[in-house]
Amino acid sequence: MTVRTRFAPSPTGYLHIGGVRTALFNWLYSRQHGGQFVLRIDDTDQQRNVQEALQPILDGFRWLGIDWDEGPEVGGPCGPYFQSQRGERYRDAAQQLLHSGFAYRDYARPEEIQAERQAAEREKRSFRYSRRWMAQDDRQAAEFESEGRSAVLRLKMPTEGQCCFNDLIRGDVAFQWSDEQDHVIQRADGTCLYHLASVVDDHDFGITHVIRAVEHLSNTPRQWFIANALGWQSPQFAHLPYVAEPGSSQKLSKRKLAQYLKNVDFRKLFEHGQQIAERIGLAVSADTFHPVIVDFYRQVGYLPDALVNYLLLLGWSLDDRTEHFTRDQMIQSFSLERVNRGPASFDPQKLVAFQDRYMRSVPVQAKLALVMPFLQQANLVDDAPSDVILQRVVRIAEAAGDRIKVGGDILDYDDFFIADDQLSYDPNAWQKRLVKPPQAQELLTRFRQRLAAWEDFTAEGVEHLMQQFIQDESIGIGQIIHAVRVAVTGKAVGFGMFETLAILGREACVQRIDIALQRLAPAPS
RNA sequence: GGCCCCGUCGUCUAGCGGUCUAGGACACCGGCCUUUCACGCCGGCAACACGGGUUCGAGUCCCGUCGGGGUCACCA
Repeated sequence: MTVRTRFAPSPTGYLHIGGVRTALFNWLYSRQHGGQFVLRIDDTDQQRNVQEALQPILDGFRWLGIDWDEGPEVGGPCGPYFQSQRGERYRDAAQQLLHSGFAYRDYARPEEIQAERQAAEREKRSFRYSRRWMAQDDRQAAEFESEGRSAVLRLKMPTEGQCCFNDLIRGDVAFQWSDEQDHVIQRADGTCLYHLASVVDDHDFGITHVIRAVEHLSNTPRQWFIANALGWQSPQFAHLPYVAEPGSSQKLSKRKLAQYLKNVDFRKLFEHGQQIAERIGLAVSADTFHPVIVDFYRQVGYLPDALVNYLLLLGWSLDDRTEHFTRDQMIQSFSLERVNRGPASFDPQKLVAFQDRYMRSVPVQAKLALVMPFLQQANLVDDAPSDVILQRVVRIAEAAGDRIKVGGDILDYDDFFIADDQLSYDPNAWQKRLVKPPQAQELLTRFRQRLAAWEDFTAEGVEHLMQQFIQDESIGIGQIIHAVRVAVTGKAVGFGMFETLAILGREACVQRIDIALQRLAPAPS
């Protein structure tokens, strides 16, 4: 039997990081067994612009390299893959359940159910619907209808015994049937509810393994019951632990951003991204642009492989030391048996560590591709950049090395793309390196003279020049180099100074130093 | 509250009765390197929730307690 797994997102407009983890495990499992991974859209709730709300989700999966064999945009033999288009199928199943006696027409009004529920609560006993408005037959149904009532379809759940199934992650699990409710499967208007739809789809799509978050564990008995009542065998279940908040064991939620921001690591991650978004003029919404949503990482220039590798290890491990996995290795090594049962909390620092490590092995050309869009969106380079510019970006990327943690970090080097007289200066650095040291101005002036006459403008050449300079002046290199950095880049920090000067070129360096000197001591008027 | 799940360093985890004075990774703290930043290198801190059993022997098995969480819709 071919393994078929699925992920069933609701079109909400964004892709949650926990959802991706679930999807990833499904994907890995199907790939490992040479099976298929199906994307099904749970839109029984009926929103107007499903397509619009779905796009970011599909884009997210594509970006992550999680491809689906059947589903939206790719089709497949079991379509349609949108629940909103499968209503007829669900109604048929509901009818079948009604006719076979596994479901009944219930004419209770919502208030009446509510009253029963409250009574149960008052008496401190667990609630179970009395079936008082259950229609025994058509005659009784007509009677209820004459009272102006309308019917929903409820599952006629067993009242004794237990539902046992084997969870691939949790082992044998058992629930008492007596604890279950007669769940509604179809509304009065004929539309069907999630549990029915889900079971029907899993069957129709030939899903063999339902790998999903643990919050569905307690839903499993009713789904198991539906499948059984319909004469089907339930798929195998595997309930994943949820992804928890940073430093807590509560479920990670997209709605608690304000609270997560109190966590320093989370905030750092967030603010770093926000800064990049700001620099490229990205209009971000606080609802969808933050570290719980996958799109955040894409827009800031993370490597999808790093994210995926991090997520893989959130609740799963191979052994006591392997942490780095290529896609093929993941597919090879993954197993549900080694998924943990406890929740794993989202750790921004560890994610960043993975990103760092992956970034280090990205070849220059790939790094160039990662980084260019940011320079373009920030209007620092043309959309059709010249070879000279491309060369310059490559040199910067190489010189910056692992200082570029994410694609957007290239913007830390915006000074290489700004006109000499447009440079802005870090006020603290300006003060500390140019204003405060008594000799800074003189030294910079003299160094500028040497620089202007210097031929060999390679990094090595410039270094040689400076070495000679500090020797002649009998100073430490620290006394000049920081002043030069601030004058030439406006910043307190950056990569190697000689490389910086070399990339900028003599003309720009001299010009920038002149501008700085002028700004430092304007000519008396 | 009922039902269910979970409980090893701050975090992710290894551990499937003896090799555990509990291993790795990230973070953290020292030190080295150093023109800043970043990296790198060396070293360090740090955990079996608790209490009973079972056993020659328990992080590992059983029970209980405590703690954390999930779920209880005509949402998905």
